[in-house]
Amino acid sequence: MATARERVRQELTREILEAGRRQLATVGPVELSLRAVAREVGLASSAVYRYFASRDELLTALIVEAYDELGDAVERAEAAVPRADHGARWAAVCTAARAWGLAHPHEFALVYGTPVPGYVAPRSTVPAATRLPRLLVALLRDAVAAGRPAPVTPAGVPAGAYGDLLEIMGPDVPADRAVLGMEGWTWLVGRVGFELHGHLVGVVDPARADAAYAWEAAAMGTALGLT
Amino acid sequence: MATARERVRQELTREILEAGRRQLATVGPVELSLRAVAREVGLASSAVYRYFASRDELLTALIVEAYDELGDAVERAEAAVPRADHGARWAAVCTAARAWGLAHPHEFALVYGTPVPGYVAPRSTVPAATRLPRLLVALLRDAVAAGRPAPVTPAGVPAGAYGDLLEIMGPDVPADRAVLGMEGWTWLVGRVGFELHGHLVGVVDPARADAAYAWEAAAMGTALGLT
DNA sequence: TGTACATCAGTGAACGCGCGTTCACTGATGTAC
DNA sequence: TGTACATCAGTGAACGCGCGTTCACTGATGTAC
Repeated sequence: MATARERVRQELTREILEAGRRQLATVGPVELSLRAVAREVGLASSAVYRYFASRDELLTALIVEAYDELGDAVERAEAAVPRADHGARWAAVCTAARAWGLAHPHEFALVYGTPVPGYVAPRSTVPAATRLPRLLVALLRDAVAAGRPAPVTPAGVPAGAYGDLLEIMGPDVPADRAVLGMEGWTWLVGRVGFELHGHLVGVVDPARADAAYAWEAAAMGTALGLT
Repeated sequence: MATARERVRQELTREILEAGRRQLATVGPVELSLRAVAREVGLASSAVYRYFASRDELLTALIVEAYDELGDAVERAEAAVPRADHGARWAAVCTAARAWGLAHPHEFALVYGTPVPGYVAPRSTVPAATRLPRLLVALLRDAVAAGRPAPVTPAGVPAGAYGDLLEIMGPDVPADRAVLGMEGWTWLVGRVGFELHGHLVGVVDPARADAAYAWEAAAMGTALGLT
């Protein structure tokens, strides 16, 4: 049974985080300031220190939230697709990740953009950060188990360089396909970042950006051996 | 014939830019300050305004320089490879781009990272920015012309969404391969960013990062129809 | 149930920092005759 | 070649800003007897 104080404390912690998120709707992670957050909540800036030991700690909490929200979005989308349709599952992941990124550009930058200067992410962000890649691992494992034909790959994959990845994948996924899966993740994040940061201006017609992305994702899915 | 004043002016402009680059060796684009640059050069901060109208203009000059240096590195590496070996040319581009990124992480962030808050890149950065993608365009065109077998792609590529890209590619490159080429660029930049920003910690063994990258690039090259 | 004390939340002032940019100025370089 | 004036480079002080963080404090909430 939580004491009144404890309940209020939890509530205010939430309010501070929400104010941080609201800040991120208009301003990037670098400009996110503890003082502005305090102002939003209606607290003295010094009061925030009762809840977060420093700006970095607040950032960490926001990073975890962002990763989790992205993870939620992607997992939800992927779970809605028939298990056997691996191409569609991949497409769902891609679509959801991009939609989340477009809807939350600063949160996307917070987790997948250039790191905030001076900030070092603590280990505590790892579980949330790995939700998306872990989902892709599961997807790839299913595709291999279901006998999706292997894509052509170069010889000599340096399996030793990917120790942990291969362990997570399990013994049934060949090294080359595991690494390809990681390339899919890389492409996905890179592609959303490209669109968000204006590198596709003049390349992809904004009016047909959805269709373009969908095709690209599908092509990538084929390359990864998911179709 | 340049007057003495003009020559000194050019020299100092160079010195300021070099000081900016030196700043970027230790500090990210966001933290790059006009005052610190002035200090480096041994000028009053106000004097820099005789050379650059604002911090943004200085940033623009540095961005163009960074794109050009990356472009130089990549073009030089690619030019050294026999024209007919498209896979090796792609590998050279990939290797050079990554090497440049690892050697100049902050310059990489300057051009391919999260945009600096408040800064908007003027059109004048476009020619330098497009050197890398244009090189890939040429490479892909050569590969198609040489009859490299087309990779399997999904049906229904929304060619209309990529108007400018297809025009640049020319009529001999099928739309699907052109778009795949762009995916290669996306992957390349995303992959270097991932490595730079720590997203591959615990995935790729740092001691074998080069070999890992080389294989991944080769796999990507295969997927793009360059081998 | 009531009292005495300890814990905690929140305040507001202050510290020290570095930034981009402006401005009136001095002195040197260039130009026109 | 020499002079008179215009142009330009560089200075240093100042403006105004917002930041993260600390600290001594007040008052409210919780706890032990």
